[in-house]
Amino acid sequence: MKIAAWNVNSLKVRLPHLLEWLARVAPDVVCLQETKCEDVKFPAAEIEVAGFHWVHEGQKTYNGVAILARTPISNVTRGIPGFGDPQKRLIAGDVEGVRVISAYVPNGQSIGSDKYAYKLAWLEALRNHLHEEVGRSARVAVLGDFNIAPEDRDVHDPKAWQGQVLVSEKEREAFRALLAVGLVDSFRLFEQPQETFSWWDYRQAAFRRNMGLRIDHILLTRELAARCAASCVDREPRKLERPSDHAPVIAELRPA
DNA sequence: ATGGCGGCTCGCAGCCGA
Repeated sequence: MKIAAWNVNSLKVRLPHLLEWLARVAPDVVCLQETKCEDVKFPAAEIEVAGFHWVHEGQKTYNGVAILARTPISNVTRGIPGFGDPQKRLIAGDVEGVRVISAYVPNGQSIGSDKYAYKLAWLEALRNHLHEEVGRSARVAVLGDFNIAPEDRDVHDPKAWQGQVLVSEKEREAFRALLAVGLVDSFRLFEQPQETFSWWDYRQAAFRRNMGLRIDHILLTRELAARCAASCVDREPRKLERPSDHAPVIAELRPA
């Protein structure tokens, strides 16, 4: 089973890239972030013709998360239970015995801002929720845009980024706390090329110069990690005209 | 130090992202 996460930065604008990518890569499950559209505007027909079931937790202008899957998606939940949040950042469902969670962690804007406090509160609520999910199932996959570069090697220029949002110690602590409920970063199960990133700023020709961060992740419970055969970033869509600023991340799971 | 790019909106400038 090939599973993936992609922050598309507007599903409407990126639909041609997404459809082309689905056909080329042939994933079984795709978690989307920043769809930026209401549920009624979700491109259902195009996604279904491409061969996917889907669930969407949408919102106008900001946020919005979805799951696409080759097989039906059941037991769908929206948002973090008990965490009243008007921002649409989480959706979960069961796909072929795997609890799949599509997450869009808040950006945090700047250290010390209200949005930073919201990010940390959101991550704390997510941790508590994932603790429950992992308690219920040994097969949980959390995929999405975490807006955290876990280590300095996930940052093109750690000195320039030091103390900034996305790399701050409190955010990294919060990321490690997610792992501590019983999850592993699938990317680090394998030898990886140096300077592998998943996001590059639109400005300063950052992609061409590989000035990026690795902030999109696929977290797996131990049982799924044992089945993981590969984990990578697919840079190809970032090279296209009018790309998302994020590239998809992919993990391959062997059959149970 | 700032803004740079791109997407969005009851747009024509400002907000937000990362």
